[in-house]
Amino acid sequence: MSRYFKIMFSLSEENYLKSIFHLQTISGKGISTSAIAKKLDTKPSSVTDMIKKLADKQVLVYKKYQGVTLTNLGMKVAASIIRKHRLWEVFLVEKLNFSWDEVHDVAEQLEHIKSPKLINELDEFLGFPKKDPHGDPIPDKEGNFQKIEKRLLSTLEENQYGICVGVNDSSSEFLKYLDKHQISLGQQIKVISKESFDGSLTILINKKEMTISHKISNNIYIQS
Amino acid sequence: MSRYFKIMFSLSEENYLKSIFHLQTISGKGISTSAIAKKLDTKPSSVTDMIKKLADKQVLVYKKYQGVTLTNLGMKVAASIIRKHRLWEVFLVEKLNFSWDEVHDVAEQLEHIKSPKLINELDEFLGFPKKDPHGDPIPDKEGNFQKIEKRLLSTLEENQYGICVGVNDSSSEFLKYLDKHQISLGQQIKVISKESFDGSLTILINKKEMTISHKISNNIYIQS
DNA sequence: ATAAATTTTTAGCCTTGCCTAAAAATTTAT
DNA sequence: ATAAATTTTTAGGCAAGGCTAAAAATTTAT
Repeated sequence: MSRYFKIMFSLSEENYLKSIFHLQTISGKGISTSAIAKKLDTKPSSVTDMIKKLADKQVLVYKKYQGVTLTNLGMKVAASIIRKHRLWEVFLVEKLNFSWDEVHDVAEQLEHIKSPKLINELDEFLGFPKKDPHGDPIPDKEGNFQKIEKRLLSTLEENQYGICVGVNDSSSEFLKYLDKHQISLGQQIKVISKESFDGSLTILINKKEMTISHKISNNIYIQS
Repeated sequence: MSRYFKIMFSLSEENYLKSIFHLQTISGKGISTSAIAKKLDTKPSSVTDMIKKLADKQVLVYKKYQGVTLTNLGMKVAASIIRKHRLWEVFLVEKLNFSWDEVHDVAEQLEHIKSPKLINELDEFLGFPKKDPHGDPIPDKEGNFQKIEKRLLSTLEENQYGICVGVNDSSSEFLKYLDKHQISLGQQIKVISKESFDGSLTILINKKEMTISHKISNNIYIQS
């Protein structure tokens, strides 16, 4: 008789994993204590505590003062929570007449319900959807995400535009540069003109025009 | 601008209210600390603590050493949790291919999701069902239960039978009598014969025959 | 009616997950 | 290179919701 012990995570632990996962998909490297605290609207000291617990549970790697990185296990757990969240969003919108802006809070609750059968049956009931109502991909049972078609800003041509969805280089200098120029995730960027000589771009962002070098545009991911 | 503050209850508080409600519908009067502890699989001392908190929140009346009784507010809150539990059970069975014995644990989780829109839309989506998969009535939005057709055992005729679902007199003597004779909720009772002179019944219960007085049979509720 | 048994409450402690304040480490600026 | 500023960690506490052991009240039995 074989027994399979699934590690259980508390509601709070699940929320940490989900947030860290999201932060990690955006900025490549180790996620800082304060970034997590900000995302979860809590204090850095609380984050330090929880991080230690999660490191003990093997879902992330933690080295003092150096931020955290999810392990493969941690990514799987996070993906399964995101899968549940997004499937419930589809259910709410398609079956229960919710509009896209009403689903989030309820899905935040539903994503923590523990029952593999429930979520797999729901998936089938909904016809195995691949995207949630906001267009975000729904991971499969194994935690694999459909590729998100993100491109480098540098590949855009004049008059094309996209939404800033991530960065390639996440060094503090680069991020500081972005901060200083008020470039942040989720913003729309339109290419006004492209200088073929050095690849620099003049873009419209935040209703203001600015010119950025190829080195910069080659480190920002956008999505159409 | 009028604001409506809905009192919030923790998961634990909700479980207490639900259990007390169930105990109360079975045995008329004040519910003992130990009965609640047994139902919730916890310790009487923990129950005492929680009871005080719930009394502060006006959902039950508590007098030391005398058990508790839900207030109208408490009954409403409990009914709304039971409504959610039973609607989710219907959903699981009718839409997600769950069988009646698989639904309970999942519904126990789903019943705590907080969103009035969610539950009312679900109700509509399911076609406003009146009973859950086990035949138990689903309370309406206002917390009103459909009448359960329970009758006194004394109203049964020879060869009729029913399931014991409650007691009228819940004095300790009477309950002790029931215990001594191994009569408990959920058992099937068949009337073998009825003595018209004094109304006493000979019944088959637990595969054994026994004779009970009219006073006894007039205090036991059965359901067909 | 009193003693014995049971039930309920109190008191004190534990874990989870959060907090504040202070200390330590790291990063930035001069 | 050092000082200043920032970030992270530690230390100590708090509330919720449990637990155990002991005290108090109630019920049952003699």
